[in-house]
Amino acid sequence: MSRAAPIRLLLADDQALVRGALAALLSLEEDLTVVAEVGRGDEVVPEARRCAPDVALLDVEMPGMDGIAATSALRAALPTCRVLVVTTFGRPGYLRRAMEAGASGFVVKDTPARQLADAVRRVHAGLRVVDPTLAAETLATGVSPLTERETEVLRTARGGGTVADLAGALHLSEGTVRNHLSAAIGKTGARNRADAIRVAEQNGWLLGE
Amino acid sequence: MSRAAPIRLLLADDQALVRGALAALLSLEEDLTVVAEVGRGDEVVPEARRCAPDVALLDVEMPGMDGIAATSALRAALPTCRVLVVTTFGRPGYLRRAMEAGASGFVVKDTPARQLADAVRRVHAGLRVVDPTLAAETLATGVSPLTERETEVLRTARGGGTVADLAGALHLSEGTVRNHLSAAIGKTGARNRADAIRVAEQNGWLLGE
DNA sequence: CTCGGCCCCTGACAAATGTCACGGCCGGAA
DNA sequence: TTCCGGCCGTGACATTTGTCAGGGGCCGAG
Repeated sequence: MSRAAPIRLLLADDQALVRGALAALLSLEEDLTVVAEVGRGDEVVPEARRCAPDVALLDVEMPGMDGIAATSALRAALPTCRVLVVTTFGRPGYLRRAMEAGASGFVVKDTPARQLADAVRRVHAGLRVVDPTLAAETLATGVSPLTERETEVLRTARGGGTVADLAGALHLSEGTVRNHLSAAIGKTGARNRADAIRVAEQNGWLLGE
Repeated sequence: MSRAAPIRLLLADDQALVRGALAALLSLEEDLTVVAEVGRGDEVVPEARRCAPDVALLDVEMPGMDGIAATSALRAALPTCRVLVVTTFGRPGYLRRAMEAGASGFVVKDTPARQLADAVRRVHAGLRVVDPTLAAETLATGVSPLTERETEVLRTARGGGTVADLAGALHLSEGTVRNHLSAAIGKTGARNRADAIRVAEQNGWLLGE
């Protein structure tokens, strides 16, 4: 059985050190081989085209393009390549978006190291791998209650400007910005703008640049 | 030369996956051996007492006790054990505080994986290891301009409560809280409370629980 | 078509936030 | 000693935020 061709892996993580460490960890397994490493989301597809990996391990937080978008792009470009999302934050929205984008598995960096190789094998075998705790939380949290505009305003408000700044940046009236913010605050159950941003961020509702 | 006793390492990082991956990476080196792994800052000293490592790799962001405090505690308990701080964020204040606490090296997780083993060896040999770019930035940023009370207020304000909440939690008058916040906003060059918190956090001025 | 939801805008009001000038306290310099 | 400067604390004041009640336009479902 160890005669079978090894599973070819692509690693994407913006932190070079953990990327290399993951490569070392996975290379210990006889049936796995790391054929490519990238540090940016927008390098995933080009590199995958060159190396034809069987499974891609993608981080969510990456410069250039986030891991969810990279998942979509990769699934479109190389449908036979499975995606396993490996991320720091177990945000409910991340899991949902990842699965919708076509990921086969979702693992947080809190999980024991020994389980990673198994997760890769399962994904390669066509199974789905999901942390059950996180899955439950995702179901409980539900999809984002925020409307498109509201998320956009909230996303822009992250930078920490005044209402006038936001209005200028978004080409809206100040009153409108206030309204959107107020709606977002209400929907998130927050009491502040800052609070609302935190809640939305924790739930993964502010993705997409 | 490979006959010499290997360097004994302790790893502390709250993310089990990267902890295990780092262990795998470092174990590839003949002259290094990982003798202990912990996931919380307050487990560092007890575990180090048991295993007597030569070098400890500590993350800054950890539950229980942050890596800086763990550095102090470890240096006090086992003066012969060197500390190499390995962290996600290259915040200027982190580096300063780490060195003041007695760390021998400071590495961000962006650095190439191959350099880590060398950093460990240098630290073990009694040398200091510091990212030169980050060192320059640290010098430029200088120490925190915030007064003790101001940092305390800002730290409490992170939770995202109203002024009254802060006043209650800190046993201060509302006006006083506002004043400290205003001063902090001025000193950080921010325009908002939220902005000030971000700036202070990015510079590592809000450490210590 | 009509209804409902979302989006955009307006204006006014209450509440929270940020600014300021002030006084007390303490430690070091003159 | 007195003076000065930094830090802390306080209250009054202007500004910014958040809320609410509107109104109009657009689009898709029923």
